[in-house]
Amino acid sequence: MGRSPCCEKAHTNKGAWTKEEDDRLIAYIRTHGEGCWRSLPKAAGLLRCGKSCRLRWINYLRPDLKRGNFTKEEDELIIKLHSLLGNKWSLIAGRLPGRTDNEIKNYWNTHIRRKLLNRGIDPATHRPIHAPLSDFTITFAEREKKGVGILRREEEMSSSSSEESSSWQQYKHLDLNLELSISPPFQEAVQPIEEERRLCSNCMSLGLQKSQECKCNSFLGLLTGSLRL
DNA sequence: AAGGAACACAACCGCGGATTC
DNA sequence: TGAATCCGCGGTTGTGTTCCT
Repeated sequence: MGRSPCCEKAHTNKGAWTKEEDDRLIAYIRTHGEGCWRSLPKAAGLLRCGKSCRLRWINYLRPDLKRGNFTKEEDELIIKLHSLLGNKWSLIAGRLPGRTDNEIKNYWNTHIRRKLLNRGIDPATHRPIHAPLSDFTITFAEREKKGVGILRREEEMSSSSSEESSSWQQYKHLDLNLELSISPPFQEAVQPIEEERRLCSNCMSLGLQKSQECKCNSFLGLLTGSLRL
């Protein structure tokens, strides 16, 4: 049995949002709050699918969004977080107040990727581009024992150029000094925590909802350590 | 000045996980 | 317990803008 479409495709607008649509969406959410995206378009008088409304609100209309260029600090933080979390844009966005996952993803793909490539670093693995895979081991357990970074180098990089090597050394230290531990994501206003919320701070920081189970023991083994970002 | 290439970013699509019934 | 439904995420595409020749 197939999955039903999220909305009535035949009667929905697509493409760029108009000012009037934006205004309608903002006015509706101001009055009724976020949530129930499926029924929102009809209630707000919008010929859009719920997903489209959600995306427009989260990525563009939300009042707490920080517009404008990324700072150098944000740049470095994104790189650090990406080296730890990979393409988990929503988790990365949770650490950057006022930034959205989509914005960070776009910024990564257009700016940071190129920046890392220019430094001779593979943006996907955060390793020097020409270093063989066998040179590195992902060692969470080792990190636990020794209190060092995630990537452990097993051999000297004899194959890379000195420029690339120094670039990597600089970057490697960036990783090693992280002093990581998990803490709740940034929030503008602290919401009261409901009785039934039984999540530890680790799972809360991963964006889990109150009705979701705590999964501390299964998240990549990351959470046995103290990860403060 | 024109046209093509490269870039930037908003928006869409499909999927997976969570929730509901 | 399993099907139906909803939500959110990450990958990808489309389009407007800027840069270069």
